[in-house]
Amino acid sequence: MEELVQSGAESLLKLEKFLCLAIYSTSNAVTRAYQPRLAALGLTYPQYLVMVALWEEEGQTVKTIGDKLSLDSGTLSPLLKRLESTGLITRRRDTVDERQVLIGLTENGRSMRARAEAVPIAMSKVFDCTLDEAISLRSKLLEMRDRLLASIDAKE
Amino acid sequence: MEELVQSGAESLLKLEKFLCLAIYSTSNAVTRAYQPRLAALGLTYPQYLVMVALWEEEGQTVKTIGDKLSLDSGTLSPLLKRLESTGLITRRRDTVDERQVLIGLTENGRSMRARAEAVPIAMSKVFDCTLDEAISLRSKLLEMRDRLLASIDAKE
DNA sequence: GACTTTTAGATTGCACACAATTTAATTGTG
DNA sequence: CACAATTAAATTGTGTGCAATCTAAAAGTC
Repeated sequence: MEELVQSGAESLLKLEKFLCLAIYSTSNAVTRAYQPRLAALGLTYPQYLVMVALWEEEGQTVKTIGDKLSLDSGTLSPLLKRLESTGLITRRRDTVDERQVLIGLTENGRSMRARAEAVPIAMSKVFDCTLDEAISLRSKLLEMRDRLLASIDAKE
Repeated sequence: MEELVQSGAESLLKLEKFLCLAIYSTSNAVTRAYQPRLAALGLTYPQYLVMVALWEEEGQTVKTIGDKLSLDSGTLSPLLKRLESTGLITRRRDTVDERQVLIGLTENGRSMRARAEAVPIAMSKVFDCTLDEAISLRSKLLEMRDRLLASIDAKE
């Protein structure tokens, strides 16, 4: 790492530009690629991620969902209100800890899961990589993400 | 790839969730990690990417910049207007092809480059990976991005 | 047990992203 | 050369992301 810093600003500029731009533009492309299939369900991409989290486990708090998706309440609060207003989820205060809001699924939200199964099946053909490749790429990205998040937290 | 489809919807749901969520949350983390350093320059992360593109070559069209960053005019037009209003760039119609708008740098925009050199130097410490790792990860992501973009274009 | 600190969530303000549409200029075709 | 098709930007509308702030509840401290 230190050697990289020594190798000069010019090559560093390239390095970081390449990698951060690759992450940025790939992420945008993922969202766009999902969009037509999710629009058929009436979901946006982040809304879909929230629904997947809830299909795995109902009754999670906003905080728990936010930790899983790395999103804060500034993003999740309005998103969850939209999902509530479209009748897919429920929001209720935890009676034990009244700071928390528990997110549940409505019958509509629960039954959407079956239709949503088609999305990852179709998308896997677009991603077009083996399970090993996907797992390897995923772990490299998550390692990097956690380093980035740690550096943000360290600044406070 | 075909084997993955055969392996059942359950494992596919995991696969795609893991990979697309990793890309999504890492991309958001990258933006957040850059933010404090870019705020010192008065730039957002996408604005910084545009400036980097212009420091490499002045006088590009909106389309050219959009191709490099995978962004369309819906995103770039207002972003470029903000950079113009803060006095970093210039926008003028191409006299040869009047559909095009050529983006140039002001003296302020040009001189910002020196101060911006510190950003990738600082960020490389946060990314904390070797040049080889970065190049490998980058190429895997760009391959995937291009497959995703191709699948979107194929639908039209 | 009063008081400080921390935590969960909501709100506000700003800047993206992008689908869809519009306008204007250029290119392609007969 | 007329005229349809394509292309480059801008615009509109919706939904994020996130910093900063606010409110309220719970946890820690003495």
